[in-house]
Amino acid sequence: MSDDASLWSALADPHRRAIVALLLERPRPVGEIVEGCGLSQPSTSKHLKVLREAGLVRVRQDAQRRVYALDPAPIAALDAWLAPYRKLWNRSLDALGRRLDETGREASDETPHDTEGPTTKD
Amino acid sequence: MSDDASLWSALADPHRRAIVALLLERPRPVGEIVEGCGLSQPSTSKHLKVLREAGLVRVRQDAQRRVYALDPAPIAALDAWLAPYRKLWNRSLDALGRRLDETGREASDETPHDTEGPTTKD
DNA sequence: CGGTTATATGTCCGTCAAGGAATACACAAC
DNA sequence: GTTGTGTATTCCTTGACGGACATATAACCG
Repeated sequence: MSDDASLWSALADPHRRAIVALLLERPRPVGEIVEGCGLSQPSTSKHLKVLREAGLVRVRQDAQRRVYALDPAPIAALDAWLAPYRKLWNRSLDALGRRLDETGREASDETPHDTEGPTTKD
Repeated sequence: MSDDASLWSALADPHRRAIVALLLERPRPVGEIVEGCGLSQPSTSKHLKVLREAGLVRVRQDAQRRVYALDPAPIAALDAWLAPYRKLWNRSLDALGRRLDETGREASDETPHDTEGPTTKD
């Protein structure tokens, strides 16, 4: 049973992606997240629960506070999922010129290919 | 650029990710996709519509057939979204060793570390 | 023209997820 | 103990989504 499904559905929600973005800056207690995402505290807690069950965040209890932090592993799994597709847009950049005539496609102008070295890419 | 939402919600569905995986191998007509994902033809068409409106796939009409192909751009956008998080797990790999002792943190349940292969699992 | 294949759409229904409000729980301070 | 703060959970309603069936559209073939 892969948590793949819960991972995707967790990130499908814009509020949860906002929370994840907040946690990218630094770990935060729930109160901060509530202010940051503009939701009610119960809603935020529920979203945090979803993120928790998807493995995206991890909690550290600090007195009555619960400090949430990102867990990098699931996002790394996302990246792994993405990997097979990466060659697709690299290839399409190459093939773009010669296909412009046969499909009549407007393509997507420029594909945002990151040339930032992916560091420990195998 | 709020098709970000449709992009995520499109990929949140496992069947649609399966369709996308099918289309990664090669462009396919609907009939092939129907067989490949094991859904009914109407359901498949509806999923294809969602993928189409999310910009993930593109159609080429070949006689009565409609050949669907992946559009790399949205997945590249996903990759761009992922980029800021990439440094996170690179950093955590480095910091993992020295944090193994101070981990007094315990979430509600156990955190599922996926050390799965970086292949197209889905 | 009619008939057949290939795909899309419309409708009904069951299910599930999200948001809000109230409440319960956990810890701390007194 | 009681009170106060921070967070989680429950109940409920509503809206969106997915699936199956039937049907509509479009293109080929004879």
